[in-house]
Amino acid sequence: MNTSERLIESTRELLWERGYVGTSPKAILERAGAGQGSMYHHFKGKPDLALAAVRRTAQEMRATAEAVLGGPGTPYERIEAYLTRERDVLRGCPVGRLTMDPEVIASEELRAPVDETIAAIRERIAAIVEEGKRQGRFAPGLDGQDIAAAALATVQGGYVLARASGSPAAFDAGVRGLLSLLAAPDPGRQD
Amino acid sequence: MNTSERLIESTRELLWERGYVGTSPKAILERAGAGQGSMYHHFKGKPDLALAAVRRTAQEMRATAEAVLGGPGTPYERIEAYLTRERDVLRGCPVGRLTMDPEVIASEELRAPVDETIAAIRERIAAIVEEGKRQGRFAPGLDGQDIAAAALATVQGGYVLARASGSPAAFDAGVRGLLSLLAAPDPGRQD
DNA sequence: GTCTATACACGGATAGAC
DNA sequence: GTCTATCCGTGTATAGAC
Repeated sequence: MNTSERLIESTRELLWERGYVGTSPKAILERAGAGQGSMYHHFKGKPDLALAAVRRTAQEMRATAEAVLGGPGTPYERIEAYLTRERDVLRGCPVGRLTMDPEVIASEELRAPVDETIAAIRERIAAIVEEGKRQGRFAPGLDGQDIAAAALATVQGGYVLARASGSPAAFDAGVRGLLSLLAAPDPGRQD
Repeated sequence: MNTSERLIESTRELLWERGYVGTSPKAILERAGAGQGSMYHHFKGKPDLALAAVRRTAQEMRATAEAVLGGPGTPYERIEAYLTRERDVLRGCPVGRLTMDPEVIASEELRAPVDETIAAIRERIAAIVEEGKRQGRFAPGLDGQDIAAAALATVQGGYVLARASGSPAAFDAGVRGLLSLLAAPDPGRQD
């Protein structure tokens, strides 16, 4: 791996662990085993390097999600596969994490890949829900966009619960909760 | 408001906006209109001041949640009231936000109030779901803890979706999605 | 391309005057 | 209690040698 690549990969790791504000060029260079000069030769500065890292992370996450959501199975099974796919829960989401960073949110360029990735996955899930409705597998009253937002939020919020408690259990519980509602052969509520 | 109070309040605001890593003593002092000496007189340092701020924010959030969840209405209505209570969505959750901070997670003391608050609200919602089951208003197959985790995750993840897109709409969509599943007079899924 | 040297502001904290 | 002065390391960037 060349120096430029190593810089991007180190930045991705640090952004995931510590966010944009908490990531210094110095830490990146140490992790990449490079000197100051290399970084400023390949990139204009920290924001430029972070942009490259964020774009790659976003792209990768999109591909991962698409691989699962575009896989085999009924609509329910594909959503289930997305929610239960293997995750390093306590590390959190490398894309979602960035939304808590004020400097990322303040930068149109940095926020764009984050927004696009989340929007794309949401659209994908929404389409699957609509497909399930057409097949009579989901109640016609469900709104694809709303269910997709709830599913994505369950994942993103699951990370919060898990990290707060120091255990992945709460993430799993949230996913089970949502799936039990989505799968319910009986109504959730009866009045 | 005395200096100590102003320091705590300024810290709370900054922790909410920028997180622990992104909050400097200097910024706190400027916002509080105090000098260096005041801060180190009342508090041992940044971690100590942050602890006071986090504890207060956590306590306040717990009280707010309890006020809504302990209010009048059916179990469904109380959960709905919690999910739809007025929020400054784009600012995110002042408690949940802290879980993305590596230094908060690394500190047993700082993480404790965050964990306890989230756990308490989750227990509260879980109890309400169980109450609803006993009343025959929720399907007996639902698990209170799981539904509670899903509800909390929907809120916490809703902030992520909203901040990513720069609009509160996605938060509202997620809440609608979850409530539609919880309320479903028809099953969500029919196979 | 990569390194070292240098720069200067900021982060976090202490000392001591008032 | 609060202020100013001072300290040292780090964050971010530039300059210029190799």
